[in-house]
Amino acid sequence: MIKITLPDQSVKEYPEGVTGLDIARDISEGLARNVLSVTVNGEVWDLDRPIRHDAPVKLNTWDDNDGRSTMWHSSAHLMAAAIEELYPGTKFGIGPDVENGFYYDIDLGDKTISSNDFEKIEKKMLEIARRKESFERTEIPKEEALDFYTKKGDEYKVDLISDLEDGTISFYKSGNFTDLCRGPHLADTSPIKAVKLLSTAGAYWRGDERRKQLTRVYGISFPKQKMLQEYLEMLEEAKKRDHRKIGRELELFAFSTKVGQGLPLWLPKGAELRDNLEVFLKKLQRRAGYQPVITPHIGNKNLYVTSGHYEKYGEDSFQPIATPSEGEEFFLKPMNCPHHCEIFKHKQYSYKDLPVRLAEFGTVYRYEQSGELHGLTRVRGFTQDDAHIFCRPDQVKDEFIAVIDIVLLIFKALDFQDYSVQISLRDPDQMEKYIGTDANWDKAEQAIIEATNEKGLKAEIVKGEAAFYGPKLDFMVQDALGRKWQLGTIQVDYNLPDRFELEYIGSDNQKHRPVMIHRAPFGSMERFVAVMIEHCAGNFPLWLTPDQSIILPISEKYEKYAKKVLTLLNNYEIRTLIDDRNEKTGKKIRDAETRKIPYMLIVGEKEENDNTISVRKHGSGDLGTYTVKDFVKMVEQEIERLIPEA
RNA sequence: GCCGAUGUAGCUCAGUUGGUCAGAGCAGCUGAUUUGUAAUCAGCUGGCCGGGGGUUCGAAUCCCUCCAUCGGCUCCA
Repeated sequence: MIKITLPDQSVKEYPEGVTGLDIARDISEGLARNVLSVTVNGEVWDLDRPIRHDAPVKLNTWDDNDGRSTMWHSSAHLMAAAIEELYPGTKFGIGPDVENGFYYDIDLGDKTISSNDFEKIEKKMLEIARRKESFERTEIPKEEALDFYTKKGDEYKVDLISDLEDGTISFYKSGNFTDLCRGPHLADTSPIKAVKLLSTAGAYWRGDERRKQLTRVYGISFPKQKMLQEYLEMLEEAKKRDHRKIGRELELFAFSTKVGQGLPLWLPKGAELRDNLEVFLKKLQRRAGYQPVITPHIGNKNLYVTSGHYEKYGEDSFQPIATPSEGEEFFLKPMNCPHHCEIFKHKQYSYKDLPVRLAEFGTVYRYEQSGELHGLTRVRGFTQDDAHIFCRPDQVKDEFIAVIDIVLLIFKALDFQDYSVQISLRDPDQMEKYIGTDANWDKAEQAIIEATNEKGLKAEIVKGEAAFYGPKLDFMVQDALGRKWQLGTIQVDYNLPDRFELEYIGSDNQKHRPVMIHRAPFGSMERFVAVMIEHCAGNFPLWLTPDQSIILPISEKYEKYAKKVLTLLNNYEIRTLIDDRNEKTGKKIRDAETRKIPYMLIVGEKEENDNTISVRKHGSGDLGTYTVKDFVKMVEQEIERLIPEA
């Protein structure tokens, strides 16, 4: 007998060789029907795999991440089986489960698959699923597996197997489809009740753009048809939050093909919004001892040769601008740090002067690949809320922590709760990508890890995501469709100070090298605004929103009073509009609601006589009658809740 | 940059197999109406159907090409 510990810590005894499915059956018939896979000792297993030793065991259903993963992974196989039946001769790459569904990378030879073919494939998948094909695991020696796929002419599988360790390799067979696979899988295909193929895409084999591009087919599956419906509805809802759509509707920003792709135009409302963010951060920074600086939009090529950006990104920049007579080359500034280094060098600093914190809303230009451009989140010209802190080595940690505090304060002021923190370190396998010495990198990485721990931030460590000159602490958020974007970033850099030969005079009267912290709490104004739009669906926090209230006179007769109210509110610095169109009140309200203006102030005969306003709140309706003063007080309190320091 | 899809008025979309197919709603403009918590009525103005080339008696519709957008891949200082 072996001891099985269930998640509720209860311990049950079973004969050695008991399976996940046996345990599920023992607990309840319902569970046995719904269980998808089993986690044994933290590892996800097939339901029919015998358990031979005492172990903690968790039975995974649709409600568990591991259960869904199993379902989706098996669905990828199911899709491959369907494609193999419909498109004989297709070669298969990899087909994993992902966060929302699964995909399979396939090589169709000279055929193509597009969304027109999805229905046919979905049908075939369901047809196979209904046959209740079991997923059978077999293990065969590596040589035999290589032989099998070499004969089949499937170079991708041969490639994959060649990279595996010697020994036995596992395969899963369901119906006529056999696939190289580590597993685990569903017991059979029957739990897959609803499938939907979502999109196709080109994907380079093994993620390497020098290799062949395969066709990637994305899909998702569910144990119930209704869940699929709900998922599709959720996707529709998410699309309504798309910042490109809301940006157009609320007249925040636009693009013009005549200006150029990836070059955003901030419309008046968007500019107001962005300016409010900038003013807010400037205020915080002044308090935190930052000094504003301003630098030009271009810089001599040599500046970037010194920094290393030229070697690293010269090819990915806009072509240099040459002066007509001297032939000197200038780059559109892709980064602010070299300019700020030159500002630091402009004067001799004592150790007592440090840290020096130079801040600039610096607009930079990068030649992003055309296929990468995406609304405001990925553009070719954008403004960083950049600053560079030049400090002594003993100040790095405190400075770093102070920057984290600024980032967290901003997130709080914006009611931003869903973010994750990532420590981006070097890729130990690709050290040639980075400049500087190991010793400096170690110091920098250590500083970030320590500061992050000290702040109690739960950060994920990701190797290979560092900048070429130093490691980073990145604040990541997801957009409406779950795509991850980097917003705020804080970077420790021992390398650029070396390259620019930055110095300060220490208490020993000797020259010393400062450490640089690069930081941008918003990251880029463009991307930050984009993500913020998607998070709040265009319903911005009151302190930030371009128009805070709109006065709606019932008719022309009350326009004079409306203007009086407008003047009063302007005096209180409440950004207010007036809708004096010849429209009925219902129409004005409808339009103001659509424009997501937080407060509608209705004025008519009653209000004029009582010297009041009738207040309606966006999204919630009539709040009743207020004096202007009380309304102002309410607005101020609402703002105070988010930014008490303002 | 690569793969695939899409591209009709400012916006959202109709336009069947190429033959009055250049349309609708919203927005905009005019006028009437003087309006009380999510759409007052009427009239009017908007388009070289993304650009260019081709096939055809005839192209929004078919083909080629370029551009842009969307979904991915790769990249992201």
